[in-house]
Amino acid sequence: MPTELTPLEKVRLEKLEHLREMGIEPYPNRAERTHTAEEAKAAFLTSEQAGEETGPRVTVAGRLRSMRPMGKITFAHIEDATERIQLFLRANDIGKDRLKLFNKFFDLGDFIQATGVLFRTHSGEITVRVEDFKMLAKAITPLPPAKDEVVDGKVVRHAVLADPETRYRQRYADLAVNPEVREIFRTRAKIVRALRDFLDDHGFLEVETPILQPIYGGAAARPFITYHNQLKQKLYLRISFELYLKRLLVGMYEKVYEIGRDFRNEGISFKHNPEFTQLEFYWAYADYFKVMEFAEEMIAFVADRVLGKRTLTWQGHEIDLNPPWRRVELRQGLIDAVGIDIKDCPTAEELAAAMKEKGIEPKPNASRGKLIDQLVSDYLEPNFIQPTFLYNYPRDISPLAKAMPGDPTMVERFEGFIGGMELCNAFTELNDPLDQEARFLEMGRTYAADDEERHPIDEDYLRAMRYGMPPNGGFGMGIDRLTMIFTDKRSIREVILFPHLRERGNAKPPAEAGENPTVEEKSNEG
RNA sequence: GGCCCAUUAGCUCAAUUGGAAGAGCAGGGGACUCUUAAUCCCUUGGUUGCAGGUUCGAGUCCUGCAUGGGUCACCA
Repeated sequence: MPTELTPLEKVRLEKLEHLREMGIEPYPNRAERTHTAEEAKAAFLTSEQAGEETGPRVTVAGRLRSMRPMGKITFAHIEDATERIQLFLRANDIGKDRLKLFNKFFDLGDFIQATGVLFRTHSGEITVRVEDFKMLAKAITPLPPAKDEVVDGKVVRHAVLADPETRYRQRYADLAVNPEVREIFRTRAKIVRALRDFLDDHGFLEVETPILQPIYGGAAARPFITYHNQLKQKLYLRISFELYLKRLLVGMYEKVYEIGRDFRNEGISFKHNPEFTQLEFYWAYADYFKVMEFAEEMIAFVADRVLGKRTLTWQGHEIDLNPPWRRVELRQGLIDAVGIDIKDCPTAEELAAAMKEKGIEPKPNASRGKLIDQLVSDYLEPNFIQPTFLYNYPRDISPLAKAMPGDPTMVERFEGFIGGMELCNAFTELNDPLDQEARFLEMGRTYAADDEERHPIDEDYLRAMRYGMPPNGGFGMGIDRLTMIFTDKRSIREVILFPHLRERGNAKPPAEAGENPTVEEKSNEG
């Protein structure tokens, strides 16, 4: 059970035992903090401005981040969630033995508290003249040393935990030494808060729908599969909230949204994590153009709240989030970008031929919709650096969207892009139960040859729709990707606290959890 | 899953064409009463990701594996 300790850890463990022998508890139950570092400094400034002779007496607590012992005095910094504050320990004040105890048995990374009167050092730094100090929690494993130097008012980090694998696997250590990483997740929380406020203010009701679903749907992805023992029933982790949220429109709610986790058993990349956070909303009596305007207003609102402005820099690009965003009609976009009018190519064969004529290799065995998707991915999306809505999509890759009047091959759907990355997806929702059933059957035929991708038909969803579903517009957006845009990160792992990595030292998966499991193989009986 | 790159001390990184594995920080010992990358002296620490191979000799070249990063595929 005990793990192998490094020599550095053994040294600290010995120090911990020494403390115990001296009657000092290295993990006491209580701390007596009166001020955060930030509050302490503010209190000092207040008393200084009032002309008081001595500064306020405070007890601060935090992690020991630097120590500079100089014989009979020691300077140190502790850091809490607000900021760092300097401690000044002097043999004259606390006695030689206490100072020696501090120098010898307290280490970088330990949580401690210190009590004393605030003053300014000769160099002007607000500092605690320590009268008493206490160990709050001894650190056994040393944090990677992160020394900061202040050069011309700028903080220069000299050694830093930079290895991405260690940073993701031990996010706690990453957060502990890299304050800018802590900031990312504060920003993320602000984004989510702003989205909620915006939707709440517009009369939307926040709801929670099942994560464990008997039938998965609403997107095209392979699911994670699990099993309920008592019900003796397979369950799927949702790949989308869509079909449940739209059931609620049948139930007479007009505006609903959910922010939560989706799970997709697909490849992992710089913009894909197996579980990711999604916002979806559904809005009765709205269509996709109304949703489009609402969406760009929503993002602008988030920018106002989170950044205080509507422009930002992402990977060197100046992004302007001010509405209205650029709008590109898909058919016209492809005419302009590749010189193919998809209207002239009503079948997959004709479109593939047109692509070959332009020197583009069409994906083998792809449907017309997939070929259009290929063209969009390769020739349109990468250029959508500024916020752009691409609208009017092919029907056969959009089985839940309503067809365009006058063109049964196309649907009223748009996607939003920033930085060349798909951010959101929306449509005028299909509410015709007979059409919906036909689409489901069509999808079933399309994938009949490939069991893996075939989705089970959600009969209950069709029943709900037969009760009558108001016309509505729906919208889905990846919160992780939005956070990437707002924090100027290129990898989704930078905005997820604990991203999924392959398990260490367990390279061989259990036999029953092999690649591409079928439902039958994957269920965990018992 | 394919291809490319990486893996050296706790952390960040060196190591000429194949020729004795190093530095800074952290750690240990010592000095030092206003330091802040404190400074100064001394010092511990390595099966170079793992397993093979080529060679008189491998951190360096070859093969396989592992993990990560990138990219492609996949992701209506």
